Amino acid sequence: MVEQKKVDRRILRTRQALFEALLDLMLEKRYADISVRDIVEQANIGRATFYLHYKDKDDLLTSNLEAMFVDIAARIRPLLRQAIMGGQPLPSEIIFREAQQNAPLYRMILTGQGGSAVWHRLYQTITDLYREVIQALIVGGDSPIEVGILANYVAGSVLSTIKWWLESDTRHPPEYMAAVWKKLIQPSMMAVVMLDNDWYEQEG
Amino acid sequence: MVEQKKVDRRILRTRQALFEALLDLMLEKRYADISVRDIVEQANIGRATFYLHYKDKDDLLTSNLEAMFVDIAARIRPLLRQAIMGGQPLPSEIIFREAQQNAPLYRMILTGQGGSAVWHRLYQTITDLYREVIQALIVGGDSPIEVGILANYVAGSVLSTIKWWLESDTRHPPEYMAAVWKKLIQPSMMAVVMLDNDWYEQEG
Amino acid sequence: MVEQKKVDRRILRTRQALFEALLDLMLEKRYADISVRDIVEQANIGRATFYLHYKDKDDLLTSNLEAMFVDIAARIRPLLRQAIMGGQPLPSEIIFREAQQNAPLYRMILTGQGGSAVWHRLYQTITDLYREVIQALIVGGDSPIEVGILANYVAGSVLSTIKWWLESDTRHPPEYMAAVWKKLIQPSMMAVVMLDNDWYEQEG
Amino acid sequence: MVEQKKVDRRILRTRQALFEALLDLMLEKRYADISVRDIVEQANIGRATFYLHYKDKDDLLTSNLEAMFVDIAARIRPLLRQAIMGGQPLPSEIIFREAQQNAPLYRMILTGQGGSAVWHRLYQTITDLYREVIQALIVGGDSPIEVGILANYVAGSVLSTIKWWLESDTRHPPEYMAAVWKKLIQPSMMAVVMLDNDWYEQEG
DNA sequence: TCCTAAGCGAGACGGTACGTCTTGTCTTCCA
DNA sequence: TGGAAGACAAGACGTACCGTCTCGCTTAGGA
Repeated sequence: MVEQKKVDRRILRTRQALFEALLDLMLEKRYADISVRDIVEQANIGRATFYLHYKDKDDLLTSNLEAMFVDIAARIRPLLRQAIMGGQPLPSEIIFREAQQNAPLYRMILTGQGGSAVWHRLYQTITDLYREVIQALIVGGDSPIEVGILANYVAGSVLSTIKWWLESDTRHPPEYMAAVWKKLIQPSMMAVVMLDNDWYEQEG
Repeated sequence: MVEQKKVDRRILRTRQALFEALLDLMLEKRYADISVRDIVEQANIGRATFYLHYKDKDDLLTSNLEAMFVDIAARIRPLLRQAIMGGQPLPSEIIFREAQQNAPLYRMILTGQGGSAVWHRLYQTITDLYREVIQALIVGGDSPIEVGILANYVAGSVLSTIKWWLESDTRHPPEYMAAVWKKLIQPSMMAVVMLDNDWYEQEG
Repeated sequence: MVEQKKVDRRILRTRQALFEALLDLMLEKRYADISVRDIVEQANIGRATFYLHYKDKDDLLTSNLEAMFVDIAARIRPLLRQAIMGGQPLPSEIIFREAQQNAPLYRMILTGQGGSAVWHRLYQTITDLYREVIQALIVGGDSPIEVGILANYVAGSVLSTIKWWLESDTRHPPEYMAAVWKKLIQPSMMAVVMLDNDWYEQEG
Repeated sequence: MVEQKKVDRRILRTRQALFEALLDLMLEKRYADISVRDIVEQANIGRATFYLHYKDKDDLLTSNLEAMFVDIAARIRPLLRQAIMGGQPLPSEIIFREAQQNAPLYRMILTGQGGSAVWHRLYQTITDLYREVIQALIVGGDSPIEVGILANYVAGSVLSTIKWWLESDTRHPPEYMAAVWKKLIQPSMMAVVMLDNDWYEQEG
């Protein structure tokens, strides 16, 4: 049986308050322009207390980011997995829905307000998700193209599409965006999944 | 005729020294970790002099970045333009060659060491280039998909592909990377350029 | 009858441990450089417990100092009193013996390591002792010089003599120091005690 | 010719402002209770600037104390020297006049508000002065008592007399205090100076 | 060729934020 | 139930960097 490390509830409350304060501040100004002082004032926490929990501002961010993106992945992965299992077409709109529902957060990340660490962690999360999916789809054969390239390609294209979407005031509904994006990546991904080596070898 | 403002040569030398010092430092540590002090020491320039030319570190970066990316665009654009004019297949490997020739710089930018401003400016440069190209190719008709989406899609996919490439030790030659990437975006881009509305309307 | 406040023995042990820890620390570093943290660690006491007993570091010191100097006075006074009663010459070496026996303590106090509070309390203790003695000796007449001046003069001279002694490695035996010091203050003190007004009024 | 080290006038002004601020504050609260923040606010100086000049509060104090006490010694020494040269009686009232003219300062030092460092430096200054004087007076013979003891004895007695004087509202004029003090130390000091070994050897 | 305005290095300064330390309060847990 | 443990707010510490400001020296480019 796991010996549950007993943690003072106050600690959790303090850490949560600090991270929420950081997120709040990041929605209104650039990550680089936020000071520890700003964070503890927003969170109503003593400055020394901050340093009891985190080494610095980056530590606060990355420590909680991990959990945050694990959480995001956990929301998306089962839906993808389920579709793959059922042989259904991939519900590509779920990632656009996720972005829409947390639009300020994703806008902050994708427009660079959050600093490069956040951007990279999101990029990595999405890449990993698609690597799993692609791996699952081409099981049993060898892809003519390295899976890493494919995963990066899909992740890069979906994120840049979302970035455009959020920057253009999110006029279109997520279903439309998902459909457009699917149109764009579908042909080549189908070929890869079909292990259509002819496709790969023919002249471009 | 343009009235050429006569500028002391020392001024240009100072500015150049400062920007080069910044670039040098960015190759070895994160942009956020570089101080004005570091820059002026690296450049052998008095600290007060720095402020005669630039408001702050960001100002030094963005002022020179503009020129730098205009320069990059200027290297790439004519080749693309020439290919389009001649009706030849797009020489997609030129952008991979560019990346390979300045690998440390691009690696710094794409892995986030350079901060989000540099990343965004590169992204924007590439997006603008492809917007031009796409615009030129579909001239005379209307794309079923907004050009902005297409440009972002192409730029996002090429940059994420390059990112993967540079992070995986740049094993493959640029020609190979260009070929792979072309395979991936070719089908859908062809359809768009052909104004193949059937393609767009058929079920995905 | 005094209502003896019943105090838990543990409380006394805690307080004693704290004061002893402070004294120990004061022998090795300046009072100003000692923190409450240092004291409770040295005493193996919880920090919160410290504040149950004392307001702060100064409180700990002064509360116990009182008792300490009352104790010192209690050791010296009876000997002085006895000599006065018996009309014997004052055993001035007892104060030098006291200093020698607790040399580290007195050295700490007189060289200023203990902060000014301790120094002043010692000074006051010795002054009070001599005021008593002088008062007793000149009983029945009026001193031409205020007793306060005399007591301060005697106390100041004996303490500075001890200070010199302890700082010069305590080479001489206490008897020698006492004898020398007596030589120095004897003539004028004799005159005062004899109420020798001629002495006071003659040209100096 | 001495190459006069060129020092920015601002530096001197800054240092002087800081020391004066400290002295001002020391007249109204205990040295230990004064923070660097207090000092720089009183002096209207940036806190970082403080650290350009001094390591800490103690450094500010001791650095300037040296000059201050050298100054005090310089005021007193020539008068003593002159009297010795001329074979005149020592003008013992000059030290009491000095104390009266700077009463707040000396009161602060002698009552311990200034911390032990200041007290000790004053003590040492006075002791050194009297050592010189005594040395000069007994030239040509050997004192039966070490000069160190004598100097400490005289310094200790004069300072404790001044302390009593300043604490008792400085009622008496300095001439009176000087006369009383002279009465007290005169007999034994005369004997020492006369090399009156009989005095030293006879039974006390 | 000189001279004069500028660019520049040096560095003092006021200020802000940092990360650390200590203080005194308060809460939780344990014996 | 009282003490140990330790979370916490408050705030001073000494350091680092910022952006501003003189102060002289040097030097380019017009006279």
